[in-house]
Amino acid sequence: MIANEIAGKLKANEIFSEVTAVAPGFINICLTDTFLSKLLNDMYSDERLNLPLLNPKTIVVDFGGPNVAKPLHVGHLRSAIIGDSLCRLARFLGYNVIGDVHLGDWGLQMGMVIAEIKRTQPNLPYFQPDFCGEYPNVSPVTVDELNVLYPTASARAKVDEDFAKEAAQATVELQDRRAGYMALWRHIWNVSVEDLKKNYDILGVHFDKWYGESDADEYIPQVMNRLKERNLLRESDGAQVVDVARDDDKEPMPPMLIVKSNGADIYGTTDLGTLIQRMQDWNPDEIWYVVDNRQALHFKQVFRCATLSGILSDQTVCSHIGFGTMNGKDGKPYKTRDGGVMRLSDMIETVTSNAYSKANESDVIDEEDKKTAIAQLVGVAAMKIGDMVNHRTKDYIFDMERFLASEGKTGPYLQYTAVRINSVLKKAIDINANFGEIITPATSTERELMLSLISVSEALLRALSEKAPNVICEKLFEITGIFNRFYFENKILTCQDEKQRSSWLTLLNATYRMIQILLSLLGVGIPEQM
RNA sequence: GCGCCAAUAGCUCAGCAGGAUAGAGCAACUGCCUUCUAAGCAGUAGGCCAGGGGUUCGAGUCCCUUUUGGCGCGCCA
Repeated sequence: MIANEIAGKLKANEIFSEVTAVAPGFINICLTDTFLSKLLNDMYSDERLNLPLLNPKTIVVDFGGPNVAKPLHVGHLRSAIIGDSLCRLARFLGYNVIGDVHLGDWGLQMGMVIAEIKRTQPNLPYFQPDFCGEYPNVSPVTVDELNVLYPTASARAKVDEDFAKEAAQATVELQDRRAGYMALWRHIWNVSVEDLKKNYDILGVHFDKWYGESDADEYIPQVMNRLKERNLLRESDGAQVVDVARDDDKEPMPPMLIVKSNGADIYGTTDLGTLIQRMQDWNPDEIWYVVDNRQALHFKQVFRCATLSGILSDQTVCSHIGFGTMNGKDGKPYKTRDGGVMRLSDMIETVTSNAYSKANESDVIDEEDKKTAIAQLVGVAAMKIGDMVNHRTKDYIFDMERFLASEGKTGPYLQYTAVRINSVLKKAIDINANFGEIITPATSTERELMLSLISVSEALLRALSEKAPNVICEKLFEITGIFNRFYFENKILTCQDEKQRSSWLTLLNATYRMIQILLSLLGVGIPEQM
């Protein structure tokens, strides 16, 4: 048996205490305690805890995808936190990452809002075709007004055909850069983006670029040229389309719509324009589109069209990183009590105020402003871990109570473990305790903890290759679970054996730093106290 | 209609390229605070991996099929 032969050779290596070959061809390897503690000491002395650093690559991550003029709702949560986590992971592992929010700021929704403002405030200069003075530099609408404008307009368009036409026409004229509409659009954009930034800040979600569909507009002529050069455009029902189907397609592959029959661009067109901009400015190795699963077909079309037209080179790989729907406890898409779409800000508010109640029960936290800060950290962690503990491609059920619980696979559990470790470390520093060399594990739990820590690298590489933050979550729960047992079994600070205590303190420090790094990759912070 | 995705413990979910006795957490039951934060820990019980075929030395994992559910299929994004 080959396994026997290999096992025989491995036995000679002194880092293994035991190597046995088992049918039908497994080789069981045990690391010696000495080697294991050496690994831990090496890890401790390295700033990155010996976690891998890959050859640099440039990656554009397209995530967030909020719409200007439409309030952020719960449907935007997953793209934001999963995309943000993937950015953090890729960056940590050495990639050059450009996170782009890709605002929806150039489509029909803008026309709708413009048409609605025109309807309610027709005398504004933005609507006077022959106006040649200075447009006002104060926005005619506030965020709150904006937040109701779109729903109103959208509802109106469904029942009022004339209004729908006007909205469509306004979209075309905006895309033709009619001066008044551009000025109004800029106001809407500023007001809206300021509000978006506020919300993303609360979530701790960061974007490097605040580009949008409107920034792709200037590249549309290039898109059209490429398509024309390669003779890909075809007229169909008054619209311009590109056939992207292949003979071996099993699924239906409708032609991709490029120009609508009324002359307006559509999201596929702006996606192609955006791609030209990204290729030109950054020439990335990969582009990740962190967008809902339901747009799978759309991205297949865009990627195919981009390849056919030569917009995308062979060196750049585009992938759609799809994710499932966030559902309510009934298994249906999350709704408010009255059946409406829940605002993201309302959800964050609800979760953090619940987190506050829990912080209020704690007998450790004394000051009021501390409670608020902790509630913020814990609430966001609850939402993020509640989401990312699930594999991204699957739908999941949003259950605030479960996500906020301190037991179970939750954000608060992870944070609490970190807080406990930190508390011991702080006390150790207070009494001037020595942080010494990590010696061989004293118990099987301690050994397990060490093994768990050295296997983090593998988990990170897997999380990256699958673009799956849940792999990081799983690793965190493994480490914290083992640690909590270790913590219960051993009294660290009162340990009389000086060598043992200083070794444990170092191990605790390494464990804390590892948890801190892993949580940071998920965009989760650690409170001072809990 | 065509297609895509899913189905694992009462509930919520992991399960990597096919590999050893299918793992967590919650809920249930039994215990553990005069000692570093009990927002914690330990234990018990709970599975025909939706059904049926196939490929393989070996299948939760691959293929076919049935059922159930979710989603998509050109002028929204």
